[in-house]
Amino acid sequence: MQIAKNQELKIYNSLTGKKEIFKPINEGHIGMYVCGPTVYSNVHLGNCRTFMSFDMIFRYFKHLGYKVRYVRNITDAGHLVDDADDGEDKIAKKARLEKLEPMEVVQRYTVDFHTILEKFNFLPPSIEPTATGHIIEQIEIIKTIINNGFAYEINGSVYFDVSTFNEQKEYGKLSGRKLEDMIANTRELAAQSEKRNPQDFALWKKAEPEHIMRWPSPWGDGFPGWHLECTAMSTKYLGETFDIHGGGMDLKFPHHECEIAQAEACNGHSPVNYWLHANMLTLNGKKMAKSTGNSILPNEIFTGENTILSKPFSPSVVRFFMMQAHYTSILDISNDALLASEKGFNKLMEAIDNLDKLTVKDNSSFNITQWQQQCYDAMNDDFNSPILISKLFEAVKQINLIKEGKSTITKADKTILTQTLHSFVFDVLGLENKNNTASDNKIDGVIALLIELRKEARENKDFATSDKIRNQLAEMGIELKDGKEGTTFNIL
RNA sequence: GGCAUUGUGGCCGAGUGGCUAGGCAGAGCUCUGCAAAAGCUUGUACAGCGGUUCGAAUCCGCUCGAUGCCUCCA
Repeated sequence: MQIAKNQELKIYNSLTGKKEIFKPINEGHIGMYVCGPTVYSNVHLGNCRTFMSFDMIFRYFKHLGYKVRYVRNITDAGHLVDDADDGEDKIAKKARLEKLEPMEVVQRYTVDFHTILEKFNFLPPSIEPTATGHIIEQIEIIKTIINNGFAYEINGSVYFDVSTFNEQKEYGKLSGRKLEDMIANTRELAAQSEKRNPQDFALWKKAEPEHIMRWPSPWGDGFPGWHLECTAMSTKYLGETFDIHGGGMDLKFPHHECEIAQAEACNGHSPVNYWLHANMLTLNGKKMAKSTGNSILPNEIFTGENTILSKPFSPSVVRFFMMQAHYTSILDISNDALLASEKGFNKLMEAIDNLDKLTVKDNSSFNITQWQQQCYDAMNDDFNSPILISKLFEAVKQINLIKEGKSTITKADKTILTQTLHSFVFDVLGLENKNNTASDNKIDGVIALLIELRKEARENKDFATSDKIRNQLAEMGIELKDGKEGTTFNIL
């Protein structure tokens, strides 16, 4: 693990638009906040990709030996359906439609969220706070922002005063927007608003009598604005300034922009050193939308119960597929792409399975430490998992060559190779080797016996029997492979 | 319309101002009883049009397309 300590990591900071050398505030420690899901429906596959990217980042930091406090919230209130003044809380709306208690909706979809992430082999975050559990903190922040002159109360609601803020600070620096442009682009709408300016956003919304989710506050009964919860929870658990804030590209504006404004209005300084944004996932080249049918749920991929893909794909294959693209790139998911990834994934896993069987020699025919460093270099360059995977396939090739006796490896190098592969494949990328779990000793024994019988038949030139064994096993999804050092098998 | 991201070979996807990504698919060869697997060989790709440069797919400008957000519309 010593090598892991000395790696210099560069990450793309969307606040500055540059790759920067990463320096944590406290050496050896990292505070990271990622905006979690709003739990009003089944978790979206695109969300999974975002969270998976940060899961990989979390894993790599841990692998490097950092102590990471990773906070990912659950939004269980406050996310308005639209930004109009009569906006309804997404959770409350769903509850009304489904005739459920709001917390029933929250519970159902929180469980769904956790179930799916578990299938994808996510590491749980250090803290997973809920918005409704931090109403008091949010009210305190609102009070401070009002006292600092950056918010105003009207009719029981509190709004953030963007233009006043912009006179002293800079609103729009994350998303590259200028307030003047935004004002210029805003047409006069007939709809009356109690906001002073259309750019102002709600910190606290007055609850109408029919509104079911409500809390008392100094401004009357109401509920918090969506942007505020992240500020409250990140500040509480990570401090007024912390290292990394992540989320999907779609949250950059207005959500993250508002978080910056809130934190600066409250504490007087920028809350985050490095902003990371994961890019979107498209399906068959088009954006995913339930309304057009161009949409698929994670579970529908695993079970194969969908009209888009030709067969089911395991969570690890989907994960591998996603890791083959950089987290800042738009990724397109399709049947062909998943099929290709599945083959590549199986090839990688087979090579890892074969590691044990490699025979060692006095010298190695390739430079293992150089290769190992290249793996780190890939990840150190803004978590470039696709490059890492290309390096892993170089190792796969070497493993196959060694297996064929066309390449050699020493005992010491084999240990490094094994450790490095396991670290990157399982610990960092978070993949799971289903070959190890799908088969058990009894099956292995039976197949070994069949392989032995087939070998005898082949030696006796009884090819009818040997082919029967091979073909019938193949029909059952058990593939035999004749190598230089005997026959191996693979359960598909 | 505005802001941002983006457009790479049959498919998916990296990357760099001049030097191999990688996976999948295809072709040839080796191995094999035959296959499969594996290995070797094989691809005149960088949306279009201009410009900067000794040299650009990589930098700049414009055009077109995609995705996200804002606006509009609903």
